[in-house]
Amino acid sequence: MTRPPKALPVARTERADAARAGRPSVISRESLIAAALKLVGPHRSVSSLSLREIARKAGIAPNSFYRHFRDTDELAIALIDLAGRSLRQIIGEARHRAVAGRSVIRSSVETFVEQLDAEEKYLHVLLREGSVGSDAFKRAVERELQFFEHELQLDLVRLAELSSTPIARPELVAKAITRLVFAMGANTMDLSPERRGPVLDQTIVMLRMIVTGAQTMAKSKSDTTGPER
Amino acid sequence: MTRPPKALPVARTERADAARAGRPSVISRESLIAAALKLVGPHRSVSSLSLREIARKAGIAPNSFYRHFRDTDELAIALIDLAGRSLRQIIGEARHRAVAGRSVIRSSVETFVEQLDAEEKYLHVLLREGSVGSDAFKRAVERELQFFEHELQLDLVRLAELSSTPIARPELVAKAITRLVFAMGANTMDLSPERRGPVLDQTIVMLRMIVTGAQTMAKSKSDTTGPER
DNA sequence: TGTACATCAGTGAACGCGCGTTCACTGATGTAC
DNA sequence: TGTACATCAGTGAACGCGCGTTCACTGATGTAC
Repeated sequence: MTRPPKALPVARTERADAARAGRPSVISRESLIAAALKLVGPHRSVSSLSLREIARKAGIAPNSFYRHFRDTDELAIALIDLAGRSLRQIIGEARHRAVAGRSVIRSSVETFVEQLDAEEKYLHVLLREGSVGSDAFKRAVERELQFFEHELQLDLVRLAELSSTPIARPELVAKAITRLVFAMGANTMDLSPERRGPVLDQTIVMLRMIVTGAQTMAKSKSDTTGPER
Repeated sequence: MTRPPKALPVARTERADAARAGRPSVISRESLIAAALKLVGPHRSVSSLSLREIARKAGIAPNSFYRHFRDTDELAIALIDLAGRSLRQIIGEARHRAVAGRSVIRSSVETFVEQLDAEEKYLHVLLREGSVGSDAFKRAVERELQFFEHELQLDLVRLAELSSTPIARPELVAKAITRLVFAMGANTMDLSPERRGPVLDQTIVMLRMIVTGAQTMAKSKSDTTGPER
């Protein structure tokens, strides 16, 4: 009934605190997360994984799991954080390519799709877990999406100033693009990579419609930026 | 091991076949579906429900479940079909309102949100189950979305002709709108109804961007309708 | 350097639980005559 | 209309299983001296 101090081993693994006695851990939080990631697939969401399954995949006894995480939910949150980091890297790459002179939209979507194909299924986790799982889980996913949105909005504003073509409601443009890309991504996720090409092109056209629309709306200054309804 | 003919009772309940002997069923497939629907909530997807849970909610013994469905997956598919019917009704209503002179986009989205508030959580099922569950499950959801898309496309083309403002790639416009509405809907689903107003307005602006963009692209006839990439 | 000791990562066994599924059954009903 | 019978919707009990979680334990390691 009484709770042993479970937070400690976590701190140790992460901070490599040399001032503590005792046997060091041979399996890490990371290896458990990796095991969970291996189990995620077209029909398995992270939140549907059982503790015993993950322990089995990681090659440890079920109860050893508790040395690293309070429960599977805590592991799931950690996994989403990693996925978020992966997402931020995607954004960074897309920006790099865009700076190199290519279309922001196309390079963003291409980088996104590449990450979808990547060995690590971080992005899959974000795409799938947004609609299921605990509140904490959903909030974690939502946080990452909002970060994506925010970065995109900055780029849009910067681009509008640079090219002197104003854009209406950039925050909504960013949100629409983000949600649409994620929806299309979730849709494509389980397709074979070669069947994704057409969807990629479709998505790009859709995003262009949004951007073009927002630019057109900015030109005719009435209504759209005024009070809605 | 040997399979008894399980498909029979299903056919009976649906066709009310008078030429068969035996005790008629007092609980119906529909009541089981209703019980499952009651259990669906912010944290429960249909595919996570257990047979015993559903039976408990419906007030029958667990094994009685088998008189009506082969397993919970079969019930889930039936539920999606019902949800699909509900969705088609939404489309019908939205068209009615649009005909009455109001904006197609706004009336569509408003009807959608109303259905989100409705007592029956059919729409919730479609919104949530798209990304989890069996293949058959996903295919059923996808089928309904595509129907929605198709109807929307017809409306867009008709409207374009009526108002003599051509629209580029109406099939992609329909797809973008559908996916965006569903993504925003899934996002809003668990919010309290009064907090949905702003999201509703945001969504409408996003859809206007898409439509405006497609119209602008149709005016400048180059590139967009030509071969992509 | 060597030794005693405290720490604690990882374990094997066991628990109670809810699950899906099977079985043999009961008894209400419709049908045939 | 009345009776015998076949059908089959719904049941109570039982099964084996995987689950999350607890317990007391082992033994490898780092630290203090």
